[in-house]
Amino acid sequence: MNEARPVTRIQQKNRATILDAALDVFSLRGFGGATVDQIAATAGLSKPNLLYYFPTKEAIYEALLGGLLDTWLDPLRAMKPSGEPLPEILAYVQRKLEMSRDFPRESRLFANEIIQGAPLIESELSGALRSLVDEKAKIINQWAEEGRIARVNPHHLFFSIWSLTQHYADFDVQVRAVLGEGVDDPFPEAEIYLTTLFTRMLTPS
Amino acid sequence: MNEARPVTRIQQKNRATILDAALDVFSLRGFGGATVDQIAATAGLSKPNLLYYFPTKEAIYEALLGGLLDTWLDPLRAMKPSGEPLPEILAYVQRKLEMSRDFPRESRLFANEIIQGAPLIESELSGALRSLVDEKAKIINQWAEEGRIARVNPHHLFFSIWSLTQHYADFDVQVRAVLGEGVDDPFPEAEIYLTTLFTRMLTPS
DNA sequence: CGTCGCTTTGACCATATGGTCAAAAAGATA
DNA sequence: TATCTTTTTGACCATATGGTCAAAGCGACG
Repeated sequence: MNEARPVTRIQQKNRATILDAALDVFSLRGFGGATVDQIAATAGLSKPNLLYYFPTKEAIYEALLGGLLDTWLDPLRAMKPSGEPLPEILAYVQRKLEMSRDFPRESRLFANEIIQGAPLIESELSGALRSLVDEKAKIINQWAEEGRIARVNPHHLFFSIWSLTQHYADFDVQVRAVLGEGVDDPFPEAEIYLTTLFTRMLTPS
Repeated sequence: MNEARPVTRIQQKNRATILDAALDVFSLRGFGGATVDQIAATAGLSKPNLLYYFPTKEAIYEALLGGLLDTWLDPLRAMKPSGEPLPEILAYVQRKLEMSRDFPRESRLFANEIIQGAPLIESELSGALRSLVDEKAKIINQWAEEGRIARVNPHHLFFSIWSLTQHYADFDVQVRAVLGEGVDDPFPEAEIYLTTLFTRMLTPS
C-alpha cells in the first residue's frame, strides 16, 4: 500500500548537506571529474552513508540539476509586458547578475552541463526554456514596434544577457586575474557597465 | 651528448592525431572526465602506443593548453591605436566570433579550464593576459578621452567581448535549442546583433 | 527499559583507469 | 639482405572508483 514514510529531521539535514557538498564538487570538476568519495568527504559523511540517501552519483547530480533551470529562469518570468520596457529589462539584467554573485556554484554547474552537451537537460532546453523565451521575445518585439525600445533581435538579446551576467560567475578566476589585486569585488563595476551597455543599446535613437 | 633525434613523419602525424582526438575528448568532458582510453580510441591508436608519444594524460592536456591562450589573444594584439576606434573594436569582435565558429572545441577546452579554477594557466592569466589587457585598456581610454568613442570601463568592455563571442561556442547546445530547428547557423544573426550592440554602446552621443 | 525502525559503518567487490614493460613488428640504412 | 632504430602491442599492475551488504549503533516511543 506504499506506506508513506515520514521525512525525518536527520534526513532533511543530511540530504541538504550532501547536495551542498555535491554542488561544491560538481561545479568545480564537472560530473565526470567528480568522485563520490570527494562529495562524501566534503559532506563529512562516509561513502556508504551518502549512498544511503542517494542511490547513485547520477541521482545526486540529477537532484541538483532538477529545478535549477527553473530557478534560473524565475527572473525572466518576472519580466512583465505591463511594465516600462527599459526598466523591466534592466531589472532582469540586475537580478541575473545578482544570481551570478550569490550563486556562482549553481551557475558553474549549469555551465559545465551545457558545455558538455547538456545530456541531461537538453529536452528542457528545447521545451520549457524555448517556450518561455519565445513568449518573452514577443514582448520585446512588441515594445520595439511601439518604439519604446530600439529594435533588436530578441533571442540574441536574451543570449547576451545570460552570457554577460553568467560570465562573472563562470569566469570569475579570469575576471579577478585581469582586474588584479586592487579589485576585490568586480560586481559593482559590472553592474554599472551592464546597465550602461543595455541602456545605450536599447534606448530608441 | 644528448644526440638530437630527428622528428619523423610518423611522429608528426601521430602527435597531431592524438592532440586532435584529445581536443575532442577534453573539450567535451573536461580534464577529469576524460580518459586515456577514450582519447586513444578516438585517435585510432592503442593506449600504450598513445603513451609512447605523450608520457601522461596531463602531458597531453598541457600540450593542448600551452599556446592556446596565446592564439586566443592574437586578435586582441591586432587592435592598433592608429586605427579608427569603432572599426578596430568591431573587427576584434568579429574575429573573436569567427574563432568561436571555427574553433568551438578550443573555446570549450578553455572554458572548462577556467570554470574549474584555471589550475594550469592562472599564472598566465594574471601575467601575460593581464599585461596585454592593461595595455589595450589604455588605448580604449585614450580613444574615449579624445571623444572618438563613448566612455566605458575598458576592462569590462573586454570581458563583454569575450563573454558574448565565446557564448556561441560554449553554449552552442543551448543557443540551438532556443532558436529551434528553423535556424541551422546562428552565427550570421549573432554577428549582426553584436555589431549593433557594440556600435550603439560605443558611438559617442 | 525494551522494542522497532532509522541511520551509520567497516569490509568487501567488480570494474575502470593511468601507466609499465618486454617483445614483436615495421622502417630505415647500409 | 643484415643491422639498427623506431613504432606498436598484448599482457600486466597498482590504484581509484562506484557501489553493495550484513551487522552494529542509535533514538523515539510505548
